[in-house]
Amino acid sequence: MGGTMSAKGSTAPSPGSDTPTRILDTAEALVQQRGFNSFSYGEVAGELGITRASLHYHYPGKAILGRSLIERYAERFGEELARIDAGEPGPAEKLRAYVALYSGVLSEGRMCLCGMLAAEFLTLPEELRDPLLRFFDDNEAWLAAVLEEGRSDGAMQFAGPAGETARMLIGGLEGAMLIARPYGDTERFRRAAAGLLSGLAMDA
Amino acid sequence: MGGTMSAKGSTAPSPGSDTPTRILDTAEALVQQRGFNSFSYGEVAGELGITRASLHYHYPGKAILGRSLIERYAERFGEELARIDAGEPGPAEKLRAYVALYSGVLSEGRMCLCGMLAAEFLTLPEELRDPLLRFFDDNEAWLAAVLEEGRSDGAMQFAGPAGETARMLIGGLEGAMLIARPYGDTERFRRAAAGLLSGLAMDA
DNA sequence: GTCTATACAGCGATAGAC
DNA sequence: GTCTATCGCTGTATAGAC
Repeated sequence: MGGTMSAKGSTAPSPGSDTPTRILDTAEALVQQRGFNSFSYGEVAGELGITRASLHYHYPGKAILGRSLIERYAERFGEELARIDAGEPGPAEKLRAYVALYSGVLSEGRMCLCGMLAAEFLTLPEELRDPLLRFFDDNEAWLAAVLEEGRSDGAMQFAGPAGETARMLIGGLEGAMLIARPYGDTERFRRAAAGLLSGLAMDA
Repeated sequence: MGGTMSAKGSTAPSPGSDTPTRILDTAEALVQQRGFNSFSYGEVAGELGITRASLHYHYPGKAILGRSLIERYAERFGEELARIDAGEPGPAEKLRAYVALYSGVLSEGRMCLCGMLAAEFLTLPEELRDPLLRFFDDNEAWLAAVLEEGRSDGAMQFAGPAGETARMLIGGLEGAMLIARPYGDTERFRRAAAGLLSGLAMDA
């Protein structure tokens, strides 16, 4: 078989990209759908039309691949948050845009990568644990700033430190994804998210 | 080796029980800690001091074992809810007792069995899916009744159908567990749960 | 009801040719 | 950078003795 043939997987990893990127794209989708312990080098390789050995050339071990997945995911998420900061006028709009980020992931039939990994935490290679917690810490910090801004300008109401409410929201959104996905019902997620925001005295 | 020796596992399955029950106890703990796809017949057998073949005698396949786990878990959960209904004076107390159910699970280092399985939904044997969704449906129905009662007697405030808020709470609690567990911090869960309840205008 | 032994598939990983 | 071939291990599951 020649090297020009490329299998088109159901997850559609950006076709013009280089191999390491296509590997990350495919593996990312598989982890979000099936979990870190339930996807294999064989699946990724098969979807990409290469061999497992070739995959090992780019990512020598599953733990390394996993770490790369988290790091890229966190980086992209951070970029989205920066984009929201730059594009949305006020804290209420930022919060709604944040929720829309989750919505978009779920509508592809995926769980949040880090939410999925959180469920598998006890079985995860050690190197994945710190970067995983950092993802949640970064989200919390960003959300806390938005909430603080919303409270001081009167758009939101909540008691106690903003970080506490930020944690509650992150958990609430991750959990809403977790449960909406088995039902195959994105709308279910959106209503739960709206309920979460209404607890802050936001209209939706 | 004689048949009288029994390995004492770290999960401590009630020692006086019969073998099928001890199997369920051990497997349940493992699924809640590691996930359905990340525990094995070998681990359960090892912890119980029996062989995998013997395990297969009681539960011929992993799917059957999984189904038995969900059914027993749902049944026990239902009993707990009935106990709350019988023992707690009002809806606010019932809600707090419901949260304490989750707290108790998490404090053992476990995820909710069904929350864990929800994360693995796409890889689950087909026979587990319906019973899993039923668990959430039953929780929702119970919670909705409590919420409705709380709203009509003025102890709680929320807009729209009680079932919607019930779903939001279930997701919120599952997600709070999901994230508090990697941090090894039960208190983190409790604060998030309190934040969830405060959105209903409950003091904690 | 528990055991030993085994079948068979899949996994992650490595060596070495091209 | 990709391949073929293979190693060593673990997984679920089954057959048959006791």
